[in-house]
Amino acid sequence: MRVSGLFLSTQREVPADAEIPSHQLMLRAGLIRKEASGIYSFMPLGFRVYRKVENIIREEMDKAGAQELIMPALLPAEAYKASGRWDRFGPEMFRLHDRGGRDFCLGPTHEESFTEAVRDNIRSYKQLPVTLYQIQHKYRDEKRPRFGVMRSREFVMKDAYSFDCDEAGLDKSYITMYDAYRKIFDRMGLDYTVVDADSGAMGGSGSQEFMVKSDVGEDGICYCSKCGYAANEEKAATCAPAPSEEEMKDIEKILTPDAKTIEELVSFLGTTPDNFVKTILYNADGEIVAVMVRGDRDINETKLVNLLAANELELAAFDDVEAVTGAKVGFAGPVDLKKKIRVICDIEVAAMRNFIVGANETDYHFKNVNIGRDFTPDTVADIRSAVEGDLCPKCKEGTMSMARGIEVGHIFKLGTKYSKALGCIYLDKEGKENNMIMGCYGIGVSRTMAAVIEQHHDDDGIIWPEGIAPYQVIIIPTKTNDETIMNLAEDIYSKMTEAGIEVLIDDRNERPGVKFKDADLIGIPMRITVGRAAGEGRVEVKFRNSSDVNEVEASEALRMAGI
RNA sequence: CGGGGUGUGGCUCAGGUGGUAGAGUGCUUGCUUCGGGAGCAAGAGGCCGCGAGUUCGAGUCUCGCCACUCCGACCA
Repeated sequence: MRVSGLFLSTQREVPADAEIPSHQLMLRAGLIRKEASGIYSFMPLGFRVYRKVENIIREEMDKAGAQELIMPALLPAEAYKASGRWDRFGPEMFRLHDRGGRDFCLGPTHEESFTEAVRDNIRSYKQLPVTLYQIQHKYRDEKRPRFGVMRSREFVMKDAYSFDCDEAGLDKSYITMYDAYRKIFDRMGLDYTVVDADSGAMGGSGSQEFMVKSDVGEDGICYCSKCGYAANEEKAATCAPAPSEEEMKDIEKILTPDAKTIEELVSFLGTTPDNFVKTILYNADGEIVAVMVRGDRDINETKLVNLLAANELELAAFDDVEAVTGAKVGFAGPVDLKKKIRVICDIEVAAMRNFIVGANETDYHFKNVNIGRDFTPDTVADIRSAVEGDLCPKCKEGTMSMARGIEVGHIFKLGTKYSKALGCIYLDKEGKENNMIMGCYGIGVSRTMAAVIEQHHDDDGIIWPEGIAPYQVIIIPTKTNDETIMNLAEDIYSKMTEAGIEVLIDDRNERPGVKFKDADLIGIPMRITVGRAAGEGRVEVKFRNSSDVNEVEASEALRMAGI
């Protein structure tokens, strides 16, 4: 392709509404174009990268035995109503009507469609297992689209679904997908971590996320460098510490006027936050529960939702807090609650002695409170968020570190949630009906592109890994009015084109500096400059990921490009 | 959903106290240049987000709306 004819416009200035490097560079390099918040077009150069990513995924999925098909993006409501997700999705789903007033949506994910397709076409255990996938646009009306294609409302996703006879079959399908995912992300040159993820209200026996390490990632990762355990921070377990050996002291009510927060109490009492236990009241599907964690800890709401099996969880309203405790907000505690409610206590608190809690009386706290003597929790469980420095819950030796990550893939053991809801059954050897056991596996295609750029760029622009670069080589003749230069450049160009190499020739009548800047910005891996030494048949070769420049014979440059 | 910010040529932005718009960059043309975004000169390009209102007169003031964006909350 000749750059003079390429539909591309690069920008020198950083676009005002882009915050992170990948978003800025995708706009500056002319890969994408914003149509509306969270909605982007892919321009020719960007679309080439997009297709490379797609093809790597396609190749590895096919090798893993998955079969590609394509579902409509415009979907009738029936299956979503049957699975319960028509309501559960809420405003995040784009909804519309046809002229007859029937409900439709733009598919936010396709469990229902795949389950129905398999239900209607497979009857026997002999036809299982099967894994199907598609690469297709998804629609989610995100509350807050962000960072260009990183979190957008229309995005491209590869979604796969496996159907097995039993759990053992699911495990096998799951591992096959896990292995395929590793190959996919390896081929794209990504530095990533596989973490345990929350399986959420969907239940199921397991879920893992593929996280690309990046400071701009929206997810937190906890990992142990000793044993390799890694988990999403919302999932990461914490250890129960050894019980305190301290002698129990007598409980004491203390006046703490206006000290509603831990900070205020700490400065008032001149002690440290880890001597406190805070009691937070939640409303879980209408039930008020008390949740206790150490004063310097945060409650992990994901763990709490799972523990309570709640559909909706939110902080209790102030009125509810006052009704339950008989005191103003800020003085809640587990001792002598006015209204008996469930008390859930973190495992760390269960090991403490002589701690400070609210007294359920405005302006008062209790000190030297002890479990068993002063109150008894209904449940003791791991409900706090893990933090940097925690003991590893797996090896119990290493300490946990924290990092940020971009979730580019998610694999999930679904079990029978959808097969039950939609009647996806098969007949086993005995002729008995069983629900199929499902798994689902997603990769964000457009998000992966952005993640690659986050990990592969410098001040001058993108540094595409070879496997997904839009073109492998760019030839830069420094002067377009110099016959010697142009003849040699054109000669290399035609040889490479014939050899099937994806090559650009920057034949624009621009100064060399402009061409170098653009080549760096769009990130072409190999650059061949044809200039001063063209008379001797020599050219300069430079790779985008290195600062070395080598002058070589033109034939050598061809060889280096793989001819 | 709560709180903040911003809407002015393609892009980045400037436009005290009201008087119908500027710069840089990009684009076109010419000349001089030509190895890391050249210089000079001449051009083209703007319902100043939309709608009301105040005013003789609104990019500027008032009200409403919309869009974009940031922080938080939320998120299979």
